[in-house]
Amino acid sequence: MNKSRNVSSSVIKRLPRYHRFLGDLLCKGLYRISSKELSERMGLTASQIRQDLNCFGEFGQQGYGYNIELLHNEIGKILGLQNIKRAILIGAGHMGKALAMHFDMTAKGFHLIGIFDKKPSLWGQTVQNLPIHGMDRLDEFCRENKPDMAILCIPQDNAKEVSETLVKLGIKGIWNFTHYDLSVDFPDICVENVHLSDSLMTLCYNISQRDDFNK
Amino acid sequence: MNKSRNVSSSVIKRLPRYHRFLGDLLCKGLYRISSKELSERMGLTASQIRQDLNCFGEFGQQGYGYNIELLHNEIGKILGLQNIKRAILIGAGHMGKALAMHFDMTAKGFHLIGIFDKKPSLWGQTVQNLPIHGMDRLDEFCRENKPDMAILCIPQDNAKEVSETLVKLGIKGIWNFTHYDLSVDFPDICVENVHLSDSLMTLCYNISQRDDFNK
DNA sequence: TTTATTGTGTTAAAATATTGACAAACTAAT
DNA sequence: ATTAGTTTGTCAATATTTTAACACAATAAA
Repeated sequence: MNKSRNVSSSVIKRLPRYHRFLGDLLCKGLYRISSKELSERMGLTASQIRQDLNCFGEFGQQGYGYNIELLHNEIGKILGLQNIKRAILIGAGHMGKALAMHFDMTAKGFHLIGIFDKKPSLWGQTVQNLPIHGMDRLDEFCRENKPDMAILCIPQDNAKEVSETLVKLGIKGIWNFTHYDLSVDFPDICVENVHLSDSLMTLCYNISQRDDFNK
Repeated sequence: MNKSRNVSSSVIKRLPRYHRFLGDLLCKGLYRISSKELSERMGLTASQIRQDLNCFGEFGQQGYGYNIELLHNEIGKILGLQNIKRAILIGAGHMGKALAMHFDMTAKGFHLIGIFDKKPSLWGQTVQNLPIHGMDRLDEFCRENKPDMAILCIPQDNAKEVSETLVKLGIKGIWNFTHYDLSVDFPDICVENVHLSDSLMTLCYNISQRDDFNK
């Protein structure tokens, strides 16, 4: 699994999708697939799939194709899903709660171990069997439990300040749901921005274009 | 505003971010900015900003820069935020409710007008002053209210079937939160996939790489 | 066996996207 | 007015990503 020099982020971004598709195929009871067939199912070219996989190793077999379970596992390893990491949730509003309850983090390599919010009325409430703590308990909690990642579901205005705290407390990655662009200010930490607004606006653009076209 | 021949999707994806940044600058009371300063704030090159904007028209002025309010509005127009579109929510589970309550759709060009779920226990509950309807009322509702977009927050297994129904009912765009890749099956409708799992896995990869690096 | 087919891994080419450079146009100060 | 200093819009150069092409190993069939 170690060809990896410097794999482009375009390739990395496609890995989870491969993983997902292969998982689905497994569920359907299939056990082997060719790059050609996979490409047709995923709407890509077979070339791209082969080239992408080739960044990490040789998982297929000539004349046979790919063993789905094996490839699924290998991509899982590449993504680092094996070694489960600890996550905390900052902000237990609607979005935060929805994520905590709706989302099977464990399947994606994370385990939620703590929830924090600055709003006293939420303290003591439990979500997924975890109590909501005040922000003042964050420091102690992190020193004791060493979380790897934080899910940020707080209003934009606090985002920068809270992130700085988190970095100081040893957090390695931030899954950012605020409207604030963390990537710009934090070059040394892993940040994954989920900008739902941006996504919705892109959709808005596409629908508008379609409308214009129809007129 | 009409240079637009065929603008690449990379450019389109950056527009919401420009819009967001310009909005923030406006809030801070600034009124003009150069491509250079904006590039520094956004972590891009000035070239890229100028080239991106140039796809749609000439909004700046030599020796002056860009008028922030004007540019903000123009990008809003390009994105189609002006003409508000009607949206319905399918699936009022955690994620669906979170979006309905947490999200200011109106600011992004949409107005939520209906909520549907197949689970009878939810029928009649109201979210954001909207009652949750059963799926059987979808047909009638769409014929009467002509929604433009649907937000899909249902389990993966129903995704394809429900989407086909939605397309038949005249829906132009789908904001897809299911784990299912709609884009593959629906070439003629606007789809914006929000794959939270993928995003989380990408983060997982990046953290893993960092760990490996530290060893 | 032998032969044909399939499908990989890899290299080369094409297509896209990003960055750099500069003339023209504007601002603002003298 | 004149001039020095900015900053845009645009074109050319560079870098990146995607697609196509191909040699050859593995498999299946005759």
